Amino acid sequence: MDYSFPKSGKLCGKMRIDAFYRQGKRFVSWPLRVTYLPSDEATEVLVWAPKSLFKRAYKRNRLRRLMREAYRLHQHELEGNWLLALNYMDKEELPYAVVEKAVCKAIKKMNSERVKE
RNA sequence: AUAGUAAGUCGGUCUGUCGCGCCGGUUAGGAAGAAAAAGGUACGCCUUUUAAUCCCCAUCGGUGAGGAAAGUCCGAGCAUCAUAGAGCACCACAGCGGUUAACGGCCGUCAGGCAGCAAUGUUUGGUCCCUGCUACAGAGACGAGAAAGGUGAAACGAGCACACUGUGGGAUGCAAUUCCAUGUAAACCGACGUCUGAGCGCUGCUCGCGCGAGUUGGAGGGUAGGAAGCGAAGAAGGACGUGGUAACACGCCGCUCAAGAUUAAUGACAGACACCCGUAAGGGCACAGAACUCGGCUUAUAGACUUGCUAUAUUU
RNA sequence: GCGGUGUUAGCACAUCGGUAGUGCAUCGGCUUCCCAAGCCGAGGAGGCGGGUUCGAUUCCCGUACACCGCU
Repeated sequence: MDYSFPKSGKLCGKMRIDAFYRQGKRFVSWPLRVTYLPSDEATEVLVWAPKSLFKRAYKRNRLRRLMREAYRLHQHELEGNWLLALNYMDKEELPYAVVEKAVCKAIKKMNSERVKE
């Protein structure tokens, strides 16, 4: 099983991200908000926590790393190629188990979206 | 011993599983294609071989957040603006002496106020010639005869800063700046101007100097990607010696020091140990994340340690 | 990352270092058959912690929060 998450799997570039957020569809998998868009090429993921809710940088880093690890360990369950953004939207700092559950739920939902299309 | 006070040091460690950025090596593959050689040609060029270089996959090795990385409050390096500057304005500092690349920092020291039994801490500190202010109260507040009493923070002698003196400061900041790529059209409405000079060039104003025929507002439209700056050695830290009360300076020692990302790496989970609280079960383990780089200051911070000094008590 | 601005009553804003005002809102009264408008009156404030000063919203230092600009 491949758990690696190299840089080519991350969504980069200011312009690409702007365009992605303009066109992308979104849904909520508490405490995450998921924005997605079908991709022709490989799957790329963006992960962040908002500065307005978490003023201290180390808290944002911590949450970003939790979400990233949860995605990394479950990425093989995701089918198809997507551009994907996960951002944290709860005011509280929640433990890893909660974040992991939310990511799994989001991946299941993505798979069912793919069947529809 | 307890309490206090000052200065300084540190601010977790290890193991397992799965991962990330950067640098270097190796193996395999791919892209583009300088140059050379050979062959072909319709003389435009085409094909093949070797292969610097680059990209990517795999793998191995190295390395990877702080004492405050924070606030952005000071001071510098560095970069651009004109190989033309001057004056004013503006801003900062302010006992005295020293220190430094520099500083508003740091060290020593003097005087006053406040807190404390004390060690000590904290705070203020150029000048009143000119200009201005001193409410209420008071006959009168810097103008005027004086004194006593009264008022008032202050009553003729002053206090203070917006005043004066001395010293220093050009402006803007890495979103600086340089290179590559991309974009930069015309027309329309308005303002100023073409040597009687609009505007631009070093910031606010004035002068001076240079360039100068177009400049500018509106409306509308477009680009905003990559590389360098940006990472090993320098105003660096440490040991020892000398000078100095000290900050610090000098000498000497191959003693130490390799993050460099860019929606942004430096991690996630599990376990053990150490430490703290508790009889135990058990619980706790701070503040906090590099973004060009240094020197300071300020603010946040669980806990641990070292040394000096002070007070109190006891013992010898 | 760098630079700048603000915080005064429930809201929007004033105020050379000398008793903190104005408008709207709120409450009470007058007026009206009742309401609105109008008139009279009342309550209510300097983000927080220090310093300078006889005296601080104003000057200085620290701190918290909010906002703006950059190519």
